[in-house]
Amino acid sequence: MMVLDAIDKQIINLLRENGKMNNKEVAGKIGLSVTPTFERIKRLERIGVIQGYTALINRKAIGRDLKVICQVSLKSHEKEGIDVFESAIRELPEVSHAYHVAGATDYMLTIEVANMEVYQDFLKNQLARIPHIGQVNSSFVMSELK
Amino acid sequence: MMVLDAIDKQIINLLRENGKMNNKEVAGKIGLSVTPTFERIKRLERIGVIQGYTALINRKAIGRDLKVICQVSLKSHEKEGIDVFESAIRELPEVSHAYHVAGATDYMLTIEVANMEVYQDFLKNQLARIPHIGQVNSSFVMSELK
DNA sequence: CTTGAAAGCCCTGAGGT
DNA sequence: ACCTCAGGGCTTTCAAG
Repeated sequence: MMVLDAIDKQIINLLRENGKMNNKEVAGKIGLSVTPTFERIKRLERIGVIQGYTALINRKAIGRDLKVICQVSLKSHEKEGIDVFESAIRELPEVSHAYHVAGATDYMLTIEVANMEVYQDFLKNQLARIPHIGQVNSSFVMSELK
Repeated sequence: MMVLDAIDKQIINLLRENGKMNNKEVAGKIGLSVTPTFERIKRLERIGVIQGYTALINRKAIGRDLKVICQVSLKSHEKEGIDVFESAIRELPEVSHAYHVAGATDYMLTIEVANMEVYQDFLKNQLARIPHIGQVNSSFVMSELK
């Protein structure tokens, strides 16, 4: 079912590097003809190994100059508090990624905004208003190595 | 030069949702004909707003079941220590993202490995061997909200 | 910006080893 | 599971308004 052979892995790596690489080129690189290549890619999509394709956007070009990693702890860890917090987070467009983690804090969020002023406003008027929020700790991204 | 109008932003949003959406479909959704749509997309690629395209891969399907967010502080903050650390990190395939941050710690890494055993090995034999490493704090991702 | 057109390439499925 | 081949659609470019 979800068994991937070496060729499937090659395809995945190629499409990760360039999601728009066409069938013919993929076929050439893996040494198969277009039809089995096409069918393998379709299969990978169907079984959910390839979840989709996306354009990589330069965030500064769209006015999101500031990236912040924000660690949040909740005051209560009852199911209700967790559910309320998680659905609130899902609704906030400034939050680009959100993970529930086991460690020193409860959640790890990445947030992208135009500048510090907008971030401050986000903290005060969006994040701090979610019920059950405990501690919040912000780390500001200075450079992206990867 | 890097001036984006409302139509460019629509295009960006469409291609973020589906990087393989074809020209004709993008054109239909933004209400232009194919020629200017094609030229706008090429321009966005040329000026670096669209940095590329990629396939989104289900990491569990490729045997990376464990995602860890790892905060690292350096012992010394001299340029040499920073350079050594950063180039070492860039070479580690387990590290999927790496940010130099201003906050409680110096670096924020996301690491993807098969399981806890492999992570422990990574910590001991890869990360801990980089010179100038100070504190390391791991948070294990239990669920991804976004 | 629009329409229209032309060449070429690619996708996709049929049919066969 | 692989291959070749062919029809039809899409991409890409250009010209003219």
